[in-house]
Amino acid sequence: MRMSEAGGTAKIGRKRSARRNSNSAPTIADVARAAQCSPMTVSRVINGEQNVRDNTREQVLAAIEKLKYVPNRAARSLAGGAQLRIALLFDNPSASYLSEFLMGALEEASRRDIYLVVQSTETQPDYGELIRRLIDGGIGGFILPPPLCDDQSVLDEIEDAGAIAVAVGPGRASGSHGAVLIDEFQAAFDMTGHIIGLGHERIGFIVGNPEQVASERRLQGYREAMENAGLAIDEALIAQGQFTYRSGMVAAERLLNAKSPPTAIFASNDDMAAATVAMAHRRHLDVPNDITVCGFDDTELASSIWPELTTIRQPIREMTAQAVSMIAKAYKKAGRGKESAGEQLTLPYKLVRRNSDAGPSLASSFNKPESRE
Amino acid sequence: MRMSEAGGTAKIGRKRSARRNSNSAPTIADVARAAQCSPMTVSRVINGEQNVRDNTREQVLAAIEKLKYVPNRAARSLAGGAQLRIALLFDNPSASYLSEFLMGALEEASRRDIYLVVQSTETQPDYGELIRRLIDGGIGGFILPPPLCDDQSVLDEIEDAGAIAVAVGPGRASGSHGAVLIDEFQAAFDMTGHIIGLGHERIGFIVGNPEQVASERRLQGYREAMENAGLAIDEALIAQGQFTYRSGMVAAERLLNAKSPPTAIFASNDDMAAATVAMAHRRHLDVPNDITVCGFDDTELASSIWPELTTIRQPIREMTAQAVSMIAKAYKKAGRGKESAGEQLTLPYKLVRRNSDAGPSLASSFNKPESRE
DNA sequence: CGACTTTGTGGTAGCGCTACCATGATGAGG
DNA sequence: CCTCATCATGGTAGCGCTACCACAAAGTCG
Repeated sequence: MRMSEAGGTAKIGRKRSARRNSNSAPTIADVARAAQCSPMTVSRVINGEQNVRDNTREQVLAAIEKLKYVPNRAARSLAGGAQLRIALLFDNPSASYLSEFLMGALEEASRRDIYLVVQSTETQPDYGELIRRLIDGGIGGFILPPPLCDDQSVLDEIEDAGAIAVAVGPGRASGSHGAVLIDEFQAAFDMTGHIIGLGHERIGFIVGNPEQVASERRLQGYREAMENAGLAIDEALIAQGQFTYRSGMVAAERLLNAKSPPTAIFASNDDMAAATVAMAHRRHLDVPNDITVCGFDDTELASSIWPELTTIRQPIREMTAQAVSMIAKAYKKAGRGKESAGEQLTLPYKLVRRNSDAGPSLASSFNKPESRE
Repeated sequence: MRMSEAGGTAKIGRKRSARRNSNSAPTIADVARAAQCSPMTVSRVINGEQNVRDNTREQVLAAIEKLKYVPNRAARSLAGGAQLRIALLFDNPSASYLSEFLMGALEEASRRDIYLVVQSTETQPDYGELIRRLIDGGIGGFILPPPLCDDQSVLDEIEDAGAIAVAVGPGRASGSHGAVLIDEFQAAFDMTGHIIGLGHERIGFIVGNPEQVASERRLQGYREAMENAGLAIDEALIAQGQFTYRSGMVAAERLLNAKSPPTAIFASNDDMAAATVAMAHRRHLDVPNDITVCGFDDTELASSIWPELTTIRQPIREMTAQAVSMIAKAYKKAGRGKESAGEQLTLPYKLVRRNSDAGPSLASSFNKPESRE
């Protein structure tokens, strides 16, 4: 069917063993035949169900291996029931964050054969209206990245309309909706601790967009780590940002202009950290030898610039993928009449050390770090 | 009513009752009923077949509109025939480029219900082996981003093995395989012309990775535009880069150190342009007032930094999506015995003007006091 | 030790759609 | 007029898989 009927190329070893099923990809029936059981049993093995004798299971697995069987997603989701459609609503996140985000969602949606609608709220500022229209259009679930994930009214709107909402990366879990997050507080705490461990004492902090709860949590982590280490917090070393590169430049400038400037700056995300590095360079400060700069999120930007940023790796892709899974599961349950519980999932973060941090230079531990390269 | 026979299975009963969530997407049968025709006719309309009376067609379309019917992809591809699997092979492209790339592919693959395998060659430097293994595993087509798209041996390997290869963004079209590209030469020509139009005469250029044919094409575009404008090309203003941020810094530094430095720098991609901006800032050069910096590709990095880069928008996502489509089409044709021709598709690029360019400052170009917008 | 549950397995019926063939209606040509 | 292509449409049979039920076999218990 898919190859010319003349000499078969080496595409897939065509097997005539089957009846008319001749040469296409092996099906569950082929596996069943090879394993001498029914297709149902094969299906059970594939789906990891319990009620299969170990002996049988092994035979099936061997057959799968031998035939290089791969389940047909299309058939799976067709048989599995109604097709789920999920909307990914985003408002105005940083570009690099968004792309990571989309990748995770797209990948998982593709894997599960879920139709993913990506919607910006920019064109439609009336969230309620937008959400209703989407639900009418058959959307069964919503994924909300920051900052939307912190907007309780949006969450409520969705649940009231009978759809499923999952917040990804909100400041903290709350309410009945699902959420996938990391421990923002602890992560910021750890990073600050790491910087302190390097020997820094005057550590600046750039706060993120105040609309997002995560910003506050990160700030708290910083504060607590400082206090924990017995370090005074100089409020002049805390600058407000917006999570954008531009705001990072402004904030970094302010910090660098302080009477007694910091020897390290911890920015609440990578965009602002990158801006801080740029601003430091502008002043002929070497990163990391004159000043340490750390970020948060580990978006691709962190490793596109130089020096590459030490940052907190937030598993954005995995988080989004999990969000898709959660919606899929909740949706199935809802079909059986069970009320979804609003699961919360906290994923691990990781401090990724790269080249933008170092111990404080002797020169700069004095107050006036006049630098040269 | 649908499924009105007595003793409908419990499944359907459940499904109908589970309708609390505005579930139960309309099917082709629902549309057929509304349009008073058979499902087959609806199918024909959806697939744009010819043999349908206009009258009927309109009725069907109206019904689709009314019911907000959306075809079920899973069912479609199940009924349609064998499932296609495509591998996206990448070697070592810039991170921002890759993510754009993936988005396009993932999106289109998801739309067409194609299974997409993303494979890095890093772990498996023997391409031939890798390709053969993938094909044995049922992969029917390959998408190749730079720099793999310029590697003729990889292309040949794939075609010899009987699979379909599509190069995305190669320097130039060649051979029998499919390709999706933009006119690299013309784009670089245009950008250089744009910079010249701003009044610049000493224009630096940062060349991309010499392994990629596109690098050379861009350089040619620059050269020709310069000559075309009667501007001398100072070889000291052409620096070699590698498409990485780091290499961009080194190249920019060299350019800025020239005895007679440029008033504008055109970097062969956004990563290197961003590095150039950073390097300029380091020297207290204002962008764009002291120096103009332009990039190429319009990856997200171009608009995450400040000032946002004037660059060439290469429709990477669309290009990749087209690549997926091309493979899907070729695959179908191959099934019918026709040999695929190796289509070439050239997509339009666009010069995106943002904030990193301006006319030369008076100080640095004493020759020509030109317009300043 | 028979009436129960609990397992492991097989059978069957579709999921929503399209390929393919069959049909009835039209018109063209003998 | 009747035969034969040529439409426009309908009917039917799956695509590969899973949900659900049936049913033996193997416990479990009073």
